[in-house]
Amino acid sequence: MNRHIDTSSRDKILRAAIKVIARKGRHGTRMDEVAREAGINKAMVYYYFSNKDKLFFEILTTIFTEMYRDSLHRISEDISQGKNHAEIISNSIRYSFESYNKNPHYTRIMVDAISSGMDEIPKALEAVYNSSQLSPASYIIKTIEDGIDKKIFRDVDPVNTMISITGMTFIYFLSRNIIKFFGMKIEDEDEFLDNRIKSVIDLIMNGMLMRH
Amino acid sequence: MNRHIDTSSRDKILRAAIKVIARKGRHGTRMDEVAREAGINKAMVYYYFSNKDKLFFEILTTIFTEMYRDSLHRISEDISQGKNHAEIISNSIRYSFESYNKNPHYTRIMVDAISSGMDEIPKALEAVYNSSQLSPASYIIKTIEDGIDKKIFRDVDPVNTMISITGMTFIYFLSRNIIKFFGMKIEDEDEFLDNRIKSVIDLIMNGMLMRH
DNA sequence: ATAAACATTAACCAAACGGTTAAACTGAAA
DNA sequence: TTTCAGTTTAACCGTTTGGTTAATGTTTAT
Repeated sequence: MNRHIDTSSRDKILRAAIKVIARKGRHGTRMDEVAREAGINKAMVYYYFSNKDKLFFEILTTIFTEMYRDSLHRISEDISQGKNHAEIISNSIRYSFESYNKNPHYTRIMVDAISSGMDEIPKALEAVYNSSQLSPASYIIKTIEDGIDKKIFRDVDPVNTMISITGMTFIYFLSRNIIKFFGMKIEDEDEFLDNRIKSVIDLIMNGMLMRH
Repeated sequence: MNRHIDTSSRDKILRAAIKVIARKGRHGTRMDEVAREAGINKAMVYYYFSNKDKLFFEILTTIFTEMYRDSLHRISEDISQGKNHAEIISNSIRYSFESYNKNPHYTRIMVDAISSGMDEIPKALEAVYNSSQLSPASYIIKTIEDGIDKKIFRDVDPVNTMISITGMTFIYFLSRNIIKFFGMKIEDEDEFLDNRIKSVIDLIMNGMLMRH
């Protein structure tokens, strides 16, 4: 089930904490439970991460690194292969969904971070992306801007469009469990996800592409 | 600042709890602090709401009632006035944004509810909408379905489109504070919100309307 | 072989926490 | 004037919690 080979104690704690926080939330998480889940002494948690906040921050950077590394790689590959603007946007939406879908429970941790104020996330992102490289988001924004210049896309607001894409992705994993109650009968989760991805791409593409 | 006239103690507690939970989150909220914020004895909190979970649930229904009452009213008025499909959808997006904007901190409470599992929200909604009346969401879904039938809208997935609209709205209020860090310089919050609303309506409309 | 650095543990602690209790206050009906 | 239900309070309690400590085991460089 868990693909990670937990060699070091530090890593064990990190994995355990991610598990618990995803289930109980940041403030609902007890350090004792993290230790129990990791199968080690609680003092170890404080040995490697000096307190709950620092542990949470470390988790944030871990998550961001994991989440964006592959999708960033795939997006920049698409770009270097000279794929067209529509393809780049469509694909990057798909990559984002696939990335979240690999670890759907990361969403909750990110929400906890968002709710905690505006310091942590920028700091965590700073730690993940060294100044030289761009985030997947800025790649997409650049592609949209370029598409508008080349009259491929309508004159949409690039940043707001990016925010919209993020929202459409986020809401799915955030409300996964309760979506079933709103007129949804989900027999096959994979099929439902696939429909969701198609629907988002369809909406974004039709919303952005220049009419002629 | 607070428009509510806190007559009864029960209401004082409710308002105080909403304030604290919006700031500290569900599990980060301490009953002592709720009492302190309300300016009354802690035992009163347990007198009116027997425990933290029940207090939270009561808050949820309060929020849902407040949030949706006016936008529901405005949507159904638009419908009864015979406004066209595009207008109904555009307006309901605007109403939703305005409704959230009145109480932006409600978002966090809703996210806490979403994260807490799949029981509370449906139960709270059940308490708000008696079986006879429809939710704003289902009004919109119905309008989309009807618009597709009448060949006004493209053959989009109505429920997924509704989820997308929700996501685009939600993400704005959820990440309000940190959005500033993503290439955004916000001088005027009201202007930024107005742009956001326009951008979402523009995207949805262009994404849905039939091309000819 | 040894010392220093690192890793791990059980036991401990003060503070915080959710929740209770028993007694007292209030206002209105009988 | 009594009564009774609803309201409010200070004080209290057992448990949980974040965090510490001091002692011990383990590795590593000299």
